[in-house]
Amino acid sequence: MTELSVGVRRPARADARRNFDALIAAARVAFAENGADASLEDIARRAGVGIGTLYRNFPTRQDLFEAVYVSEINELAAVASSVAELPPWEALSAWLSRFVSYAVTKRAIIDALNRESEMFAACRKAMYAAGTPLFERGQAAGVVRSDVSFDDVLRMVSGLTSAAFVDDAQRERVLALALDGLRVS
Amino acid sequence: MTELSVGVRRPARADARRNFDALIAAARVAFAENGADASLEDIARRAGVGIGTLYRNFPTRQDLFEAVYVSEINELAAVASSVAELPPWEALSAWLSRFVSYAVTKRAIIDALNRESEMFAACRKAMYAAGTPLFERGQAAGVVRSDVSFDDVLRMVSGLTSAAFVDDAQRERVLALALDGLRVS
DNA sequence: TGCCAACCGGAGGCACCCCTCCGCTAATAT
DNA sequence: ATATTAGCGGAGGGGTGCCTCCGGTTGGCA
Repeated sequence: MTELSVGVRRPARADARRNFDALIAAARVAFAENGADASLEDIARRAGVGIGTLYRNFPTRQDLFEAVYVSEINELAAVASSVAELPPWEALSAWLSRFVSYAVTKRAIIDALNRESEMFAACRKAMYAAGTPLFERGQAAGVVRSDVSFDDVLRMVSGLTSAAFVDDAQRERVLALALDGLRVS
Repeated sequence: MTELSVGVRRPARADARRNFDALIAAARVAFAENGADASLEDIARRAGVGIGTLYRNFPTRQDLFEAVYVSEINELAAVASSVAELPPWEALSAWLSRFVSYAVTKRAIIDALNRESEMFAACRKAMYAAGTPLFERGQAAGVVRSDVSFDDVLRMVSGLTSAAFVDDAQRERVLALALDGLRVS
């Protein structure tokens, strides 16, 4: 699997690389916690790094978004292969369930991302490359409706991501309910 | 239909009442545009009113949230009666569609609302009072699954609210897809 | 080991927001 | 018409975040 690359470059020197990674990790947490307008100074603090270092690595907030987003997408794509040998319907719905839990944290980022960017297009492509085979396998096997697109499904599921549920059980139940509309049988 | 009341009181004097209403209208727009942490000074500016006036009417940001939220809920409840004479399934799905478009604007507010507040409970109740009859009529007529709750459905639909769709047509399509899981046909 | 370029971090200037306080204005009652 | 008083609005102090700039530090190579 080819890793997606980003506009910003991972530095060459060892200490710089440590800081770079720490910043992305801190940003992931901060964005999930406080939304897309989390304080950059706070992120630098969490990473144990000066604010100057943050700006050197990520000149704009967008750059940070993209770096975090890309790392999440890469992780998600990996899941797709791990469900590949399940039966068609199970594989698809397992991946979508996983998608939900991952998507929860990156919601704020997606909202804020510049959706026109080249990098966003690449991520989209990578994600579709991961999920589409599962989807089409389901359609070929006749267990998935043929009159909807994978895009429709992803957007539906990612919507459920941000709904407020009483507990995880309810989220599962609702996801199942929504997927029942997708299933043939 | 009894209108819900709020913690804050609508003033008695005519000019004060004008300002009060202008503030709620401005806040509705600002929150929808900039999210729950829109600038209060900006809201006052939009309403053509001093910042002091805003604070006099709504001592806390929460108070503003609640006032806006209540006004939206009241509007939504009104829709429920206007679809009452449609056939069961059509009535329910029409209301839910409306729910989506209304909910789009108030999403940020709901996130930020103190969900423990008495006022929130009252709104919830009002909303359920509006929608539950439509739902139960559908179940009684055998066109709605009986193994899910109205709560499940509302949360599902409100999730779709915040998904990013290419256009309204896709939103409609996805909503229909999700509702197909709900329908007994 | 020693050098030097790459890298660090935070002080500081600017902008914006929050919220309070109080002298002024004008709506309403008589 | 006048008095009363609810209501107005914005100045201002405190706080926080953004981003730049530059003197000091240190990793990596010879």
